[in-house]
Amino acid sequence: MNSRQQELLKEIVESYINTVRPVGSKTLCKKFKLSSATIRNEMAELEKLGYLEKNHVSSGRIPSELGYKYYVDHLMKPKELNGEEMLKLQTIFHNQQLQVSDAILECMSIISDITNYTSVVLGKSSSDNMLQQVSIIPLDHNQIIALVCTNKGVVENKKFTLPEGMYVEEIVKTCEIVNKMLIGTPINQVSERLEFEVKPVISKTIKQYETVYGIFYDAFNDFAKNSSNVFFSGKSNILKQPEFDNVEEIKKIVSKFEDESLVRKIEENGDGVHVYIGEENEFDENVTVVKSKFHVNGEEGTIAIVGPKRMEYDKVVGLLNYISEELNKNKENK
Amino acid sequence: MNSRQQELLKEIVESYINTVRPVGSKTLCKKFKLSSATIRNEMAELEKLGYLEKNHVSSGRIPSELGYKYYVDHLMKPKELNGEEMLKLQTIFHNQQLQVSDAILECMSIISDITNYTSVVLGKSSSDNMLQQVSIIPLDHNQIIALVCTNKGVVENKKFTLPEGMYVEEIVKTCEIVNKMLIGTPINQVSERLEFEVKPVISKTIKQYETVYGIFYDAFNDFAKNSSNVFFSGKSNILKQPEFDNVEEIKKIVSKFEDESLVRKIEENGDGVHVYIGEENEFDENVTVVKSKFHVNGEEGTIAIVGPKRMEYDKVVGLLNYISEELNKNKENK
DNA sequence: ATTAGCACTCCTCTTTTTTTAGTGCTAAAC
DNA sequence: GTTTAGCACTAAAAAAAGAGGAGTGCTAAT
Repeated sequence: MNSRQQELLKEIVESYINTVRPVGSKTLCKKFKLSSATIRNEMAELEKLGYLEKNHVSSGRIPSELGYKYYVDHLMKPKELNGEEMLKLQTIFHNQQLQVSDAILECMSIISDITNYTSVVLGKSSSDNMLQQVSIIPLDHNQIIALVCTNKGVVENKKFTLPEGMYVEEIVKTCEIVNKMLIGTPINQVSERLEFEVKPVISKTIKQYETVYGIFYDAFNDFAKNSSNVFFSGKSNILKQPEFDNVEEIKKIVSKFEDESLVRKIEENGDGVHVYIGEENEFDENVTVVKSKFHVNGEEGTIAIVGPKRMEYDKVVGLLNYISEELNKNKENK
Repeated sequence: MNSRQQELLKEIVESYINTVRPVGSKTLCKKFKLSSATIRNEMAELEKLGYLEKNHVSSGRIPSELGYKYYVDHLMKPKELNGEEMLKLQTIFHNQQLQVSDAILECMSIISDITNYTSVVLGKSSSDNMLQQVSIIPLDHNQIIALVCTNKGVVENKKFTLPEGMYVEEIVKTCEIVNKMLIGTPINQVSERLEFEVKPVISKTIKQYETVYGIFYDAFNDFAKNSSNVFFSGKSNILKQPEFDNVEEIKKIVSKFEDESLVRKIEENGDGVHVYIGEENEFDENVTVVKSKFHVNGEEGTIAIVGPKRMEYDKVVGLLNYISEELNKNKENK
């Protein structure tokens, strides 16, 4: 691809991103000071190379996925944030009061506001968490709270009402045993070890050990369920995009956002900000997902932006670059 | 309205609910053994009374909101659940392991499965909760968890990383003071009393009292934010309804479900199961909301079903009747 | 009170026509 | 050997025209 073709491709991609209209040769004449015929020849060439597509024989060109990809990798320059956007984000990052998880949630809402796309945050799934501590907090004569914490800093609580004749002491004693035996166990194996290692032990010393066992079992089970946290902001933003203009398409995408196991596939493994266009992402072939892993102060996960393939890549990549840098910078402070 | 008109209205409503087609006079001939002309006269009368509507001069009739309302109030009989549905729900209610809140969530998912509408649960907002207890659980040398509990049984936790040179003892001491002074305070007034009553006290005995104050302030603040919980199940079910067949309508309803302050308006105040048709509900004029308050073992809120105005009222009301009775029955047990 | 009959209306579906924005190709011009 | 003007050709989108049908309201007869 020669440099004129590159400039042409850049212009076509950007024009299509802005106008959502297939780009014809005439539109490009003025900008390039060439006749439409010349442009047409170059466009035909770019199509042969796979960077452009036509809807039908006499329509203008739209970028192919390859075209977008080339644009992202070689032609665009991530945009700097403007002052207002920067300020909003700084306010979050410099607020020492905010816990990391809250800061991330605030970020999401700003992302979806300034991009008008949907942002998604995936908390790390439970399998990497190891049990750090279980605590039992008595509330009143027959209510207790079980508090489960992991080494990654995730905490969950669950309230239990004790049956008649059951004493808190029994539970506290069991709690100590559980802590002694299970600390460091990956959270998804805790239930198993609880049954096969702890249960035999407490069966000798605890009177109503079946019930007590049930309480701990429930607490851990609940943890496993809740720690698969997925957050959204601006879920309906994607529907504002003009490409989602038919009922079936909209229903499809809305249902996909409802399907947690599918959304989980957005999780990123590599480092840095990555762009997955159309077929490249596992979520939906009509969208682009831009994502970045974050890990701050024990908590980790993926922050992603989901928008149309016709996405303002320069803006989105610039924004996510900035955010993930800031998140890592603050790693120690918080 | 005479009894023939009532029967006619019932038939029209039910036919429209099932077929989504405006009902013409011919359709009703066979069932009523009357000529189409007679039916037409009666229908004209029902329209004059406001129970029926026409899309245009030569279309069949569809029920007006008033028509639906009359149907719900006077003509329909709530349907009994069938064996399978009953069984599914019983399994939940008889599972003593389940916490109330979990049981309700399970219910929602069953509701949206068997009705194909959307179900919504609103937890009671914090204003009715009073502080019952704050606990501080040390995790390691510089991390603690603050646990806030209310008399309504709501519990939240928040993790803090202590700055250098701050001792857990200081926080525990403050915690005791907070407990002594603030227990019983409505949760939305806690922050205020913390500032004006507790802060002056601890400023004398606690070294870094500003930071300590900040921790408690954050914990309570977080509580206020999180206790406004809203849950959905089958959010996209409503899109399956054939009335949502145009892009604008779909986008509108999807955005509305995103707007928490709007969804909160679904909250029910009265007792029993209520039906709000179209303009009657504050959520959206094109849907019906059927709701019921629940309060079980300290936790309370609203459980609602959102569907098209052309809703299977007999099924939905029957279902929600059953569920809210069961929830109240189990009030003491859990 | 009920019904048959008829004129009329408006929607829906299909077909036809027109307009438009673009292409590819050829041959001339620079 | 690029570049450009010119022209035939396409497919879509928009507008217009027509056919059919479902249903109504009204009148007059049963």
